[in-house]
Amino acid sequence: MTEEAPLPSERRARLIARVRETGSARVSDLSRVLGVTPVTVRRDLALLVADGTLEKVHGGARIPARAAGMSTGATTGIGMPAVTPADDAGQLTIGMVVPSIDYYWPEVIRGVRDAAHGTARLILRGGSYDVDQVRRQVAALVGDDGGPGVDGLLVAPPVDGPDAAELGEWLAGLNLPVVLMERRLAAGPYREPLESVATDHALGSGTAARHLAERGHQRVGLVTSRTSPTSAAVRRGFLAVTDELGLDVILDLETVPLSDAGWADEAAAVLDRCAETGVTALLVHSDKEAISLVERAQERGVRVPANLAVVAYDDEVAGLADPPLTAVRPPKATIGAGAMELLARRLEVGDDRPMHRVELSPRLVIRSST
Amino acid sequence: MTEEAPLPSERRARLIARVRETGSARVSDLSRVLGVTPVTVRRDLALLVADGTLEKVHGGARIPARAAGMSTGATTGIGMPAVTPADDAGQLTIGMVVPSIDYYWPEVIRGVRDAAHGTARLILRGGSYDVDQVRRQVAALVGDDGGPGVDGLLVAPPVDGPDAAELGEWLAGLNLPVVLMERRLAAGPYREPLESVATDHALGSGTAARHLAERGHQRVGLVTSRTSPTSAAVRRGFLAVTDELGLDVILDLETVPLSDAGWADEAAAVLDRCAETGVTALLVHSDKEAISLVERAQERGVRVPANLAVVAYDDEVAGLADPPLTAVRPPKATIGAGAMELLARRLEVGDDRPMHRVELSPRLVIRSST
DNA sequence: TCCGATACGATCATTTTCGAACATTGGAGG
DNA sequence: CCTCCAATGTTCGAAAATGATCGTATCGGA
Repeated sequence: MTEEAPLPSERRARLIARVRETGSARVSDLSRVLGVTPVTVRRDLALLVADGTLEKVHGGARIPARAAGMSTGATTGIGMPAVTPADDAGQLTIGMVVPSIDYYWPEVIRGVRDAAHGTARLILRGGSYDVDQVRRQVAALVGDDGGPGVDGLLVAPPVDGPDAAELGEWLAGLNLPVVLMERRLAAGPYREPLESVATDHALGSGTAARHLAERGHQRVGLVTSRTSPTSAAVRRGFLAVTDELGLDVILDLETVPLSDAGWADEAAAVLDRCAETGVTALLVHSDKEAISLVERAQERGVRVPANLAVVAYDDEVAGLADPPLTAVRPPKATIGAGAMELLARRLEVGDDRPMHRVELSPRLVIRSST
Repeated sequence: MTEEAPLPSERRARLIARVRETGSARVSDLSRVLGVTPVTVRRDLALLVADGTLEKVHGGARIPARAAGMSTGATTGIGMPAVTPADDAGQLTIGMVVPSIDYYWPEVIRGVRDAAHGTARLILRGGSYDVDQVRRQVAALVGDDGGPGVDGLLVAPPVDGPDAAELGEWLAGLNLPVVLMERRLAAGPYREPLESVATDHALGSGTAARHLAERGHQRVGLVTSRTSPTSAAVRRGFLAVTDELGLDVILDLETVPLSDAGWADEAAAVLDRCAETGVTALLVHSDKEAISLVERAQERGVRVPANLAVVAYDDEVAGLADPPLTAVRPPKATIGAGAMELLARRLEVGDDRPMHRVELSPRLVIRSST
């Protein structure tokens, strides 16, 4: 009936879409496409420039340099040369706290760096699984006492035990965007979850179990680390699948880590039990322990994989063993990148965005130990 | 009976529907379509703005940015504009299949549109909960037989029952990026999950339970829909929290939907049981059923919320009831936007990216029914 | 360096929309 | 029958959005 006169706000939205499509657009084109005079286009641009959505150049407009990298997942960086990535003014500072800086987490950190892409400054603290220590590290970052005063946090805090729960409440109450990495937490009277990006470890260990079943193993064993927060999920997934497939889990042991003095004895005990009970395949949490176990087995004359198949959970160094170990590889870099993206989005949008929890699938890397 | 004077609440419902259709609408059009003067439209808008359902802009109204979950706050209400951008070349085509196009899903679709913001062409199929029908719709989209041949799929397939499992296997085997919306599926011999973006409905119903406990209710009831795929999660979350908090779940009923002829009887039965057993609060899945239940309660002289508190699960129309209903609102638009982003990323990066499953937190919108 | 073409910003006119005050209508209840 | 009240319509001055005009600034090519 009547010709549709679009709402001003809708027209501006289309204008933005149009500019985003190619990174920039000319006023004359916009005027034609949107069906209004150039004057109006310019006025719209003036508004959008004022709130920082766009940037004006002679003849048209473009996406501001700062938002270019992060605003959307589907960055269509066509045609536009990368403009001034270094824009110190108004740059965000992100604090990051991880439990270890020499195992597992370096790759996560790299993922965060890649995703930050120079648009945010990262401050890293780490190396402790202790609740109070972590709290002090975070406190130093948020800067109640004149610290750097970060704009957001990426944290992998301890989550087990009452102290950890209290730490979680404190983190949630910081009034600062927080994204957890490889952890999940709910806080507050309504048990609202914090944002998180985590590997589905249960899926990974389950996949390992399916792999072993496929290779014909019936009597299998599980060796997990007493100190690792992910062991519980690894164990759960493994047992769920062995149960589903009817495999016999003869062995289900928690050990001290390789670095502990008691490891030698516990490893020997594991191998003794395997020999006694006829276990033909093991899933070993943490590939460092898996490598050590394989070495010790070989010293005893047990051939891997002929007499004992081994799947390592984690894939830091599993590929360097002899033979190279089949391993479940958590997507560490993607964890970091995903967490950084969630945080960037949160900082951009504010509280009016529902909490996101992202779960990633690990991958089974099949090598020669199975 | 005559079209002369529809009820105000019905007019407002139509108004919302009209706005949701394209994301925005102008006062003058609404005035013409609804057959009332612009003043009345503005007054309706004022009401809907007050309870957060809509947002006013000069010349009309639109869905609030909050609900849209957009990065810039400027929602791109690109509703298939008459002036289509000319550059069809190289543009991606996305197929989308949803079970309903008049309830729940319009907002999800809008979220997808916003996230695509013109960079992808969307083809929509929908309106069926039937497994074979859905398969035919998807088959038509992927175009084995000369269909449009989409580059990726956004689907909300049925997931219950053996037929549905087979459909899942088929979807996973399509060799085409697929992202599920509001569904989860694992397929293949290794039970690998497909990518998905879904609301944590169990969290939402749990939050509702906590809210009722906080208001002092002890004897509570649950009414879910027999036909909805989300009812199971709603029920699980509700029961988990009532159990944790020691609430007595006196009533736990599944009903037919409002559209079914049997609804009147079942609603009456629910109210009878409430009266008999002294239930003081209900969680009702789907706000349409909740509204109907509240109306029938009031006809019996039961005051809401004085004698019976009601929380609706879903927030399509809950705000329009009298009294406006407290409701759990799933982040529908963000579901769509997140799914579109995952798909875009997948198309961009390819298979070297771990599967992502995203879970979003719903929000409890507290109104006057509790 | 100069020149034509194009883009820009400011001002003013016109149309559309907004919001508030006031009038009208149609029930519900005393 | 009357009053009260809520919903809707009417009127009108103010504000916003858009377009037209004109002098100035900027760009690209000779």
